[in-house]
Amino acid sequence: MRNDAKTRKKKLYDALRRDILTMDRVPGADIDEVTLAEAFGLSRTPLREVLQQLAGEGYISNRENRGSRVADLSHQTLRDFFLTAPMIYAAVARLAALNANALQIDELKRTQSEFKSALKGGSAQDRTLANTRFHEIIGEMAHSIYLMPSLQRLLIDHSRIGMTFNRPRNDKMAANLAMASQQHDQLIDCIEAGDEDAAAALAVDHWNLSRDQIEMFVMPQSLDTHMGAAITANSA
Amino acid sequence: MRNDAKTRKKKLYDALRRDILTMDRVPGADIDEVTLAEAFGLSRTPLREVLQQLAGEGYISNRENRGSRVADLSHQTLRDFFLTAPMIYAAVARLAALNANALQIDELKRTQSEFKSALKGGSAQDRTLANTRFHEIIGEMAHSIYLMPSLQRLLIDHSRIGMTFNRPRNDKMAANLAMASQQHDQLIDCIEAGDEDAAAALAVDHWNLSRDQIEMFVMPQSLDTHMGAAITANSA
DNA sequence: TAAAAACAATTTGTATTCAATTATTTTTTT
DNA sequence: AAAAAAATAATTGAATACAAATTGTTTTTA
Repeated sequence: MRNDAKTRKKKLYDALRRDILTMDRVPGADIDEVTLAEAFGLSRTPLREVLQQLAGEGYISNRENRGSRVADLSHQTLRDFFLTAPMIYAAVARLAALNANALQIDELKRTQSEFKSALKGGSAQDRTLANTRFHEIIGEMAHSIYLMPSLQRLLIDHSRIGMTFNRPRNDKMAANLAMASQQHDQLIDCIEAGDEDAAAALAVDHWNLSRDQIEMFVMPQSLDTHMGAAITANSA
Repeated sequence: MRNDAKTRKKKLYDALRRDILTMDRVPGADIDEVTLAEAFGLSRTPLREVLQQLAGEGYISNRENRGSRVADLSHQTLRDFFLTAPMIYAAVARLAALNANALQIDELKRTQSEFKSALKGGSAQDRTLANTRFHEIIGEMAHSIYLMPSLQRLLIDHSRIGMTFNRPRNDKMAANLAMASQQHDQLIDCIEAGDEDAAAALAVDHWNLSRDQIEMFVMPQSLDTHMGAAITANSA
């Protein structure tokens, strides 16, 4: 296996991307050029190219004369996320049902089985990365250069938000993950059958489930209260 | 006025962006690093930064070891464009009506009056740039970091497609431009009033008009045939 | 002692140099 | 003369060197 500059560059890109998606690098964290350059055996020139690419894709933000930071996840960002996500996800699922080819469907199935494995024995990172890849493939199936940039940005933040609840805290959350996996299977069927309406509807269901999961994490007390139960032991 | 590297870099960015939007640089055209670097008094390092940024935004495409080209406008691209544009435009207009602030509305009005001036005495470039800026501001009003990348990509290609028909070829096309300007005015009113449904509906109308204009250019004969009239003198 | 200024160190941005890849021309061979 | 191969030129990518800006620390002064 070769280890030229091109390969090291790709490895840097993949590593940063992964670390950001899994919250190993948290929103707002500084990114040090010199340290990274040394760590990956690159000079600062190609390193900065990677940083600029990641900035263009929404993973990090580059400030004038003040280096790079992992992209923020502010309150406003979350609000935008909740407003935009269901719309884009539904549109992408619909287009995917229309345009998917056999190769892509195979890859989607492989990724879904990886997601299932991660649900059983994997880490929170594994789950999130497999889930993100699953939805990214659906984006590729949709085959729209116009929608893809929006989907990618949604997936970045969905992944980061998801990292905080993919390690289930109670029975309901664990059940939700199982349900999510089921919906993935159904979505695959719809796409394979070319049923655009069903795919779009499922995407909305899938979103609602994810939204519930997020809300359950953000406000566990109010949820428990609403359920009329005392705060359970494993929610502490 | 200062003329440091930072300024020259911004000028390069603006010039390339403008040239691409106005088709002064056509899809697929090569971009020569050395020539540009000399022309703008920059070394290749910051120049390449600009090229990478433009690539991230969809203006150009950077191929491995083979330089940059103005982003293509293929048949497939056009198909994607027609599928995606109405959805995004409607969503953006709706969000703009919900979120626009006074400063942005002022800027939108100023840009609209620039558009009107361009319709009277301006060049096709002026019209296209003012129109593109108009819709970009609506995107800023919508205030969604998730939708903006998609909108920007749509506007790039809408601008480039528009450049081919903003110099009206017949009476119908000229009338359409006047109608488009009217719709801009109405859209401003809706946004100012915070009427999201009306804004979304108008965005769809506006899209339909634009689509008709494009079709009129792409297939002038078939249109004339459909209208049951002989091909007019000024369509030759 | 606290604020301000000066200085030093670190970090970021740009230019130049060097290396590798791709494109073009010239030469050779069939 | 046409095709293949080799040599050369041009272009792109990476590393180093240099310049500018920011940040942190020390020193000075009120």
